[in-house]
Amino acid sequence: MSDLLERLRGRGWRLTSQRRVVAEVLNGDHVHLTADEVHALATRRLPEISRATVYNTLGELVTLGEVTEVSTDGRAKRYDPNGHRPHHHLVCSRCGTIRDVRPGGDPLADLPTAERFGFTVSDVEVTYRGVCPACAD
Amino acid sequence: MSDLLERLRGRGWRLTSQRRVVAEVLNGDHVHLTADEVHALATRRLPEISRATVYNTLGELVTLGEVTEVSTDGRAKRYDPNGHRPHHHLVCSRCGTIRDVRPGGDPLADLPTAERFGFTVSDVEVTYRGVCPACAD
DNA sequence: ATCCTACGATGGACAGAGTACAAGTCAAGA
DNA sequence: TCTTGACTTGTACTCTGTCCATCGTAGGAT
Repeated sequence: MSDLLERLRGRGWRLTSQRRVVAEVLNGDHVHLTADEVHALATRRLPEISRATVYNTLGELVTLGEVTEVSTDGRAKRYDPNGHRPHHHLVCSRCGTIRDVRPGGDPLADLPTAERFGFTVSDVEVTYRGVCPACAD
Repeated sequence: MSDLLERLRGRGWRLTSQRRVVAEVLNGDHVHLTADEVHALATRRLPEISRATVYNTLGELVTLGEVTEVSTDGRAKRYDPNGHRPHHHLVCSRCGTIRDVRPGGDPLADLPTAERFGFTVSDVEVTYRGVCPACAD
């Protein structure tokens, strides 16, 4: 975690208390917070932090590749740490819970050249949908 | 196409001119319009159609499984006909163009039980990202 | 230790996408 | 043709996210 902060400082980040708090909030596995949720949690530690700063910081973390944006529901984007460790998502259609998953196989390799329409394909994002144990009948 | 209208009537849909126009606009391959684009196109044929009706109708088509919602860019959702013919998407990171693709292999089968966390997984959505020929350097 | 200054934070206004709702309209069955 | 409940309309509203002018401060320079 402080790894992250060190890495960021190494990239010339000015280390402000706001950025530190945002980075701390985004710590852990299976964390997929919306910007507003990040803001709410950050506010507990730093009451005056502004929404704009949270958005800015999240945007920077995404640009740096430390955090991944996920939009599983067409509503608010969610922010996923572990951007450096590729994984996909499993979403509950009822409650919206998101789990990180690592499927076997390489979906990128599964796309035949004939289906690439001349694109240079560089990335693939997979979202599984289903019903989680808690929501099952 | 009129197949679609027949199918809808069969499901108890009241067939209004507004719904007909929305269904007509959403006809074709590689069609991925936003709600506002659908509204703009629909307006050419039926000038007084309201945004609310377009949203309602699109929502109903999605519920019926005739149309799929795609949110590839975190901005407006896009609506994709051929909901009954499963396929995935290839998106250009620069211009946003979307193509339908049908990869070989079954990504659903690639998710081991151990990675399902007790979910009943029923669907998978794959988005490939890359650069299209027109945007290549 | 203090000063400087460019980078970052703030908050309020704004914009885009989508939803809610009360009132009016009309498709389709009797 | 009549009736009725489903559909449409327009407006107001919410939610998410961006913009921007102004203020504050981290961290290098002295």
